[in-house]
Amino acid sequence: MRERLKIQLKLAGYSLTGPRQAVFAAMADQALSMSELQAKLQGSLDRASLYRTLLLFDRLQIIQIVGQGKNRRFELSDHYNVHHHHLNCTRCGRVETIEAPAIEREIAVLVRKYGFAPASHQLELTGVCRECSQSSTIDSF
Amino acid sequence: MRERLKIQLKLAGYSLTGPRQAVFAAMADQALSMSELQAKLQGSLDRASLYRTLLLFDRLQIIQIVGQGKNRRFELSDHYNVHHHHLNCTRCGRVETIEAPAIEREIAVLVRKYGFAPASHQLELTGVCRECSQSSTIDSF
DNA sequence: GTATAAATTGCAACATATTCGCAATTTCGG
DNA sequence: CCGAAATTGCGAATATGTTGCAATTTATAC
Repeated sequence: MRERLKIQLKLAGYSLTGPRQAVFAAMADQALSMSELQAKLQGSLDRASLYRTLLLFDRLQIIQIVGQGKNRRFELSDHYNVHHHHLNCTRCGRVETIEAPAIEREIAVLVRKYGFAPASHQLELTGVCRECSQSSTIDSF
Repeated sequence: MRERLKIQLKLAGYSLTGPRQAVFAAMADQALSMSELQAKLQGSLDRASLYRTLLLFDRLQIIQIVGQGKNRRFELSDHYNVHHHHLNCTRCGRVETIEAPAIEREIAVLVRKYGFAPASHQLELTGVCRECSQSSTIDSF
């Protein structure tokens, strides 16, 4: 996987540096928020470099950004991960990743209909997950 | 529509004020980014009030927030708008809204499968729209 | 309409998040 | 290993979002 990253960077005219490897590795197994990333990379990287790296990775589609505001998360894109979608629970805050082949098929139909050449897509469901809806906590607003 | 907004605010214990009407009206016909909103509301509203209003509207589900980072946009929620999804063109930057009943059906299936109680959902396709893919511009990265 | 209490606003200070210029360091091809 | 080019870290500059509080506006009861 690291090799693949190196090649992709190379092809686009960039080099595989220490910081870039660190950021990539940090996201290897899960989607992280900005603060989680900063905590995880604590000391191994300057703040500015983290931003620059995320910007680059986003432009090169090495990562994808999901959610917004406090819920924004960075995760490896489908090229480095199996494609999936998200269930965001508003109570516990967990983000569950799901796969949904039927949706993929419908998206393909849609894309054809609109003559749209998709580079990526993402589906986000926001609501209350199974576990939380079984507990009695109130979703205070 | 304004009447409906008034009623919804009332029910939740809030009043329909000038600033709130202004923000609502600004988004009436299209999804706007934060800076577009600020430009459009120039002078009629303080920055803090805009933030407070957007926060309130979001909590009350009067608006929904789509996209992230530079692409984040605020738009009236499905209660004030027909439910739709988005095609984001990376070349011309336009956001095309589309309706997709087949997708809605599949989402319902998914939701049942995962025991998830959805409050909202959004599908974003990113790529190149029909018009742009017919033109010869190069998508510089 | 007018008075009044409660909600909301604008302002200005604050806090946080993101970006930038530039010298020092690292990377990579030969 | 060397040198050119890319990248990094630092600190300063911006941009974005938040807060407390006095002044204003709103809704309601007369």
